[in-house]
Amino acid sequence: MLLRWLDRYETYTYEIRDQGLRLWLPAGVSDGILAIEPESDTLLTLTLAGGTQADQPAVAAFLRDWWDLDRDLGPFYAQFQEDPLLAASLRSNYGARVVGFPDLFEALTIGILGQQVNVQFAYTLKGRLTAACGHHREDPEDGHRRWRFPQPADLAGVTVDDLRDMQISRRKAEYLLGVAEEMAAGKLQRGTLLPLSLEVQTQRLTQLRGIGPWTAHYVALKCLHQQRAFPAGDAGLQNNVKRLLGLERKPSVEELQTLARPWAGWETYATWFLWMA
DNA sequence: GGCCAGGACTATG
DNA sequence: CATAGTCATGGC
Repeated sequence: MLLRWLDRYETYTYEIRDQGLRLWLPAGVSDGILAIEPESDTLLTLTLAGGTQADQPAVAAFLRDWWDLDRDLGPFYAQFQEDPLLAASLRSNYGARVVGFPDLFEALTIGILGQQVNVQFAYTLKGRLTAACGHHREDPEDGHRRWRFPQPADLAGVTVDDLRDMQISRRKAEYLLGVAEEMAAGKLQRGTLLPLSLEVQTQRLTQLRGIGPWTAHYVALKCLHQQRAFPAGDAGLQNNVKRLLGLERKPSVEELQTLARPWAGWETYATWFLWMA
């Protein structure tokens, strides 16, 4: 079931219902509401309500971007079907792809909010931010609100104290407003970062206050389609490797990087399948 | 109730 | 540079 791989914590920018999915498409893609429903194991039905026929190519491109559909994973499966750390997850999660954040501001936001807190709480905070600063329209199908994540400019009048009221820490509030300001001023854009190497992307992103190596690699993985992103400081990654290898303690960043050597070129998908393991 | 979460910054040797 | 302290709060 293809839709199984959507992030189970997301609650605002799309809704999973009856094994299907409904969302208000991003600005610039379409103004319509897209319904995605499983027809069979390999076939999805897409229904666009409130948009126009001319939106179809943009919608298709958006889905390819969101779910990394242009990636040929054949070599990855072939190479790592016997890998001691990956093999089991490759089998049980066969067909999974990186579910990304095509929106750079959204990716940076969840990256910052996700630092050093449990993921569920991070998504709770993201939901509060969306409800406070984002935009919505009513879904005529069921009357539910469909939300778009806020644009950087939507945070222009927002203060640290406003974000503190949402239980976002003061420091993270400062990081977020800093990133929003940088992006609203046009100094940071996805299109500019996309063609750059992972090293240069990481170097640019970590110049921003609040973006360290973990967040930079997270964004490279979830938003910039890099294939060698590897957030070695990631607690979830460390815990899953610890469990899979039966270690006494979590592997260090250096140990994890040593373990990752066989995955050279496929670090992003190795990370993805380890997260799902 | 204590420990840990899909970390990063800052101050201090 | 390497290390320790700080931030904040939910989930188990």
